[in-house]
Amino acid sequence: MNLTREAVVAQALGIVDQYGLPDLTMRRLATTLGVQPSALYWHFASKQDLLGAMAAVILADLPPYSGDLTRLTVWAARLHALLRRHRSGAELVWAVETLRPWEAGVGYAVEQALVQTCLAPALARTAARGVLSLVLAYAFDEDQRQLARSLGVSPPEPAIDPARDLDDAVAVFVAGIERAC
Amino acid sequence: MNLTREAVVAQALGIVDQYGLPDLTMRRLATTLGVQPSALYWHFASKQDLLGAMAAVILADLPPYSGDLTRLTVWAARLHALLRRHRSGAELVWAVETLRPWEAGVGYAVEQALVQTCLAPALARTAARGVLSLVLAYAFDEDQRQLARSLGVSPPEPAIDPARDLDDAVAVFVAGIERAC
DNA sequence: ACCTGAACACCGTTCAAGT
DNA sequence: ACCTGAACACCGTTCAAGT
Repeated sequence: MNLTREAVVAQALGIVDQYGLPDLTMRRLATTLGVQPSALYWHFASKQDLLGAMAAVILADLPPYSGDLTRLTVWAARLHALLRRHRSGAELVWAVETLRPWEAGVGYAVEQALVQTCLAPALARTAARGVLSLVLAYAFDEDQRQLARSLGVSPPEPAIDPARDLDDAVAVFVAGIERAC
Repeated sequence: MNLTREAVVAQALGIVDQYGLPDLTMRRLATTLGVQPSALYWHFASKQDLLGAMAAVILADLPPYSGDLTRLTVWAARLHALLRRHRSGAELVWAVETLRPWEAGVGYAVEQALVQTCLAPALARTAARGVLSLVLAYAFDEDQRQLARSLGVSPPEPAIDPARDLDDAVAVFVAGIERAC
């Protein structure tokens, strides 16, 4: 007893990793914690609040962006790896980013750093938004495929390495930025 | 009476456009059609089946891809416009694309056309997947923001043109492909 | 402060039965 | 063939009441 926010979030991430985000319900979460569903609402204002806390945990290990354009591809790979550490990581983080103003999100620091180097402000924003979108999209796509697979409705998969696919796409995108640099 | 699949899909898209995808429930849909919820299950095997049919309608006006690399940006803009014609268009289409093998999806035709021109097969796939991801990500992001706005939990928005943002990102990406061409 | 118990207003889906 | 009626097994959330 004496639930803490951290313990609840950890348990919620465990359920998501095992069964997927659609199976994360307040009632099920409460049951696995040995508590009534309403008990969760003392610690979290709503399910959205809980999902937000989960997203924050996922992003906790993201190092602050620093460096020039060449560091962009490793930053993208790092974020992608963080999102993929938990199932539906992209969906959780994406939802929270939408609720935040751009200046408080993960992409803004990238934009700022790129302005510091060689990029015009408009291009820096396009670069930051574009790379962030690619990372989120690839991670989200993989999450959806994994969910479909676990439900047995998956299409025949080409045996590929998703992280490599993203790297290729980001490399192309960064090359496009260099051309305009 | 005498419901048809087309009429149900049209009504469902109407509800989504007015109230958003989270408010599209089988029960609510049935009520607006003057019918019992169970009646829908004679025409659709499941809610997923209905959502798939909605996605097909959204994609119905997408012209087949043709031409070289320079046509890629207009194709992306066209797809983006189609997705944005209905609320949650990106989410609906994305889900259906995940269930389909890549060869049956919208991106495969793009890949094939690009191979026909100047691109190496691996680069053509990266290009097609990358541009499709950018379009889906930008449209999905806008949908989520619109939903947050309608729920009154939106962050302060920078007054920008989303379609222009996507065009910029796609232009950068295409420039990156040209460099490797 | 922290949780229980019970309720409210919902969901998707199934299936026998009607017409 | 097409739909109703009724049920099953769930949801998120609220709130008085307990400790």
